[in-house]
Amino acid sequence: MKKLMVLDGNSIVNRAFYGVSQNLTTREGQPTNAIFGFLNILNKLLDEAAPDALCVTFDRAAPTFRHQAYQSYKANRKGMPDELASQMPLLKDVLGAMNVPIYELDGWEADDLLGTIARLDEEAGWETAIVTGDKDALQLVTDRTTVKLVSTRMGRTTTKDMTPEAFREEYGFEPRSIIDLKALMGDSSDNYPGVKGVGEKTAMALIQQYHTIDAIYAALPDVQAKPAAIKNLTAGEENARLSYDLATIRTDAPINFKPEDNLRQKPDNNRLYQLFLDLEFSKLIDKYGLTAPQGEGDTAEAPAFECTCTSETVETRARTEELLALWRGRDCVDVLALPGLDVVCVEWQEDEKTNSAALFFSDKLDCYNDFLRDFFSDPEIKKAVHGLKNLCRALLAEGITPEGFVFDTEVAAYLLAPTDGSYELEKLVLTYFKTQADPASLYLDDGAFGPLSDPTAPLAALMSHCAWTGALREALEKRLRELDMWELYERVDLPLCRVLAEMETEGFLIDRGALAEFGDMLAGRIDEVQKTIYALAGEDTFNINSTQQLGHILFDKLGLPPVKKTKTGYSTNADVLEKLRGEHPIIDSILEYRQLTKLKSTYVDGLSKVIGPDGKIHTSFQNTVTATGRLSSTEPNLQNIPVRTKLGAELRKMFAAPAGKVLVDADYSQIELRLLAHMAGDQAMIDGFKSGEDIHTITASQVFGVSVEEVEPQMRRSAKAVNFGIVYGISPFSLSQDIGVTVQEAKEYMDRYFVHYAGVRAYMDGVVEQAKQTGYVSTLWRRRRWIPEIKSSNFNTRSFGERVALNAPIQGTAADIIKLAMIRVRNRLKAEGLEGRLVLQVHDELIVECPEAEAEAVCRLVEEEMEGVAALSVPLLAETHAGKTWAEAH
DNA sequence: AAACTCACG
DNA sequence: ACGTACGTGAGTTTC
Repeated sequence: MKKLMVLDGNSIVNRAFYGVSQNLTTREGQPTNAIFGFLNILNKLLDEAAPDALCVTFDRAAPTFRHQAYQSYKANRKGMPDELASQMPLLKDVLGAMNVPIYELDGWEADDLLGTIARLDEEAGWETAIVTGDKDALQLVTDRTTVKLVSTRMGRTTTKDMTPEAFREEYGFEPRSIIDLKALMGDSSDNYPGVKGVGEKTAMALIQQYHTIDAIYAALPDVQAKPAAIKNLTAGEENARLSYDLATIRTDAPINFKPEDNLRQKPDNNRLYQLFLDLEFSKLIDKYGLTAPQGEGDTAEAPAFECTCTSETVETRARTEELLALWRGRDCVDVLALPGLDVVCVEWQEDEKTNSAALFFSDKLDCYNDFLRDFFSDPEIKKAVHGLKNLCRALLAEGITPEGFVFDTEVAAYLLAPTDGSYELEKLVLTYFKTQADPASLYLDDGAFGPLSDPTAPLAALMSHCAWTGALREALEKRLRELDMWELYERVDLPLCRVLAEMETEGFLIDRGALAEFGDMLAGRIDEVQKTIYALAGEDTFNINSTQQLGHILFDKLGLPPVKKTKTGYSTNADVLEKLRGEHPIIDSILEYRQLTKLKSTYVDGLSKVIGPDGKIHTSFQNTVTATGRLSSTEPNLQNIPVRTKLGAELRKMFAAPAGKVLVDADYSQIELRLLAHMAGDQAMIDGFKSGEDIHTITASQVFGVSVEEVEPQMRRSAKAVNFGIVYGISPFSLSQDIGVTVQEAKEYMDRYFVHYAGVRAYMDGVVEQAKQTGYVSTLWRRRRWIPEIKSSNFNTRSFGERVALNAPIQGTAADIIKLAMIRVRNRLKAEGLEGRLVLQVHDELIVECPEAEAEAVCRLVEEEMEGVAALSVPLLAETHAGKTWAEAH
């Protein structure tokens, strides 16, 4: 039997809209999350159910024919938010391009069309699968019609197949009686009342027994129910009858429908390709196997940067010398080098119009290595690349000093859109030129340029990407200048690439033996604690690492009171366990177990795995990842090495200087609060910092109205929490959770805080307002973060936007400052001929490894450069220490 | 792949 | 009434 799947378009798109919380928009700001979510749900369903035919229905009802009788119907139902409404025509376009039939009819709701389609389907001898999130549709379930009930729980969509059997199992009556059920209990989202005072429980019990409202009212007043319910039923008969009509889905919509008209078809490649380009769904283009439109007619959208390269493969020394000389005279050449530097492609402008490209193969050219050095370390040859930091690292590995790099398209794109997450060349070409570039895999795949391969295709792809680098360079530079971000780019993020590559190459020495010893000690203790836990639990068959199994033991078996729930069960995190301390001795053991296993697996085992042959750890600093402008550190992450607990801090003793050298550690004191004082221009806070007294103590004395000497440790702790909270855009509730007071008290602290730091309150209001007006916030160096969330109609999303607006300028300015400091420190170490080298940055901390004899000079140098980055209304303070290990120097 | 937990600033 | 702090990365379990 043939099978048709029909989607309740409005229901699904609503689920998609609220389910895809991720803030998806195009570069122009058109929201696309509902379309994206809809297509994901659709794809999943098609994979699972494999129907022969497919169609979608939409509402066009206001007010509905079916519901005319009921005046206030939907009167108080809110209209679609604009962000969703604007996606509807686009979604219909996409479905059109996918050749999926759409059914909609003036005055009819989507579910009436579903009902009609299901009926016509059955009459034609087909099976139907209705996809909706609306339980009303369950009345349509028959032997031939199933309802796939879509629900989005916590951002994940799941579908449940409702056959007559499944329905009876769950409800205990026939599908048709769902109408009677709804007639009694009503439906708040569809705004029909049901019987007042009768809710889901009473209604379920009644329908399970009597099946229909007719039967119930026929039996009145002798139905089996509480006296109150009987009274309600009697009083509510009119509403029940009315609601029955409203809940009944019609199956007689006048539509022209034949199941075979909906057989699945291939999408219209060109139309869908263009739509996905506009929506910036590059992944879906691949997934649907769409290709760029061929032939005339579709070239109007093609970019102004068509690759008109003439290419040559250079194989003689004479020619390389000629080219190097030629390039020295250019404003900029665009370069694409393979990761191993086996092939380098260069593109430049010649005779105004002609673009040319040259390629070098290591095995064809004896002087290739000379070329690499001459080309990449010549400051006179101005080069643009995509991914400068990694190229610098490759060059440094070959002993080549990178010089003359004037542009990195990756970093530029990051500065323009720091929340985008990834900046592959193909993706940038798509967003900036709405064009699908060749896949990079053509030249990056192993063997693409191997001895046996035909390099034609990889060469062409390589050259086109090189050309795209140039096109992007022009577009990105223009945009950076428009946004007044050029200086930030040229002076901070671009030059930092080489500094980061140098730091990664240098690495951080670690004591492998001591680390292993520490690991053995941990293993022993873990073993003991594990035994204790199993003994206290009375069983040893569960996995302590599994939150599910642990939750079962704690809350089901031992009967401890659950504190918090997660979407999958009981929460067992440290906060929860902390609250349960004292309830049962097992809690302490679990907390200890957690601490020990964390140290062992993440740090001892994790770090051991990545120690290089030189005994050093070479992290990767990511400079295009964070939304605020900070760096991050991966493989391994050296920015989260423990320090807060005594045992964890042991690890910092393993990070050491080699013989004859020391580590100089320098960190900014209270940089974010100092920036808040400066940016808010709050005189009270500025004076506080200028006084040199501890800022949290000062804040406590002001908030609690006592002298500085009278501040108790608890008062200082609270003041500190408020200070930090302010930077994050705190709420009284979260503050109360953090410092363990009532919400009311937390609110009082904040109120008093804002009385004394009135400038901070004004600044916070202003920055949120500015974000609402302009859609972005910026740092002192004009680093920008776009905040589309701030205009959201969703309370949580909008609140998040407001907190981000408060935090990003401060966290981001701190990031600007330490990046500048890194460049200054690096350059001055070089200029003064010192051997000291930067090895690590941890957001407000820099670590330099240097000979013992340089220790004092380096301390002074680092302190001067860090403090001298900017003259603000509060001093920037950096504290430095030298030591043999990180623990000692910090 | 997602959820949970936990390490850092 | 909502639901509850900003920014990260990694290991483990579970589906």
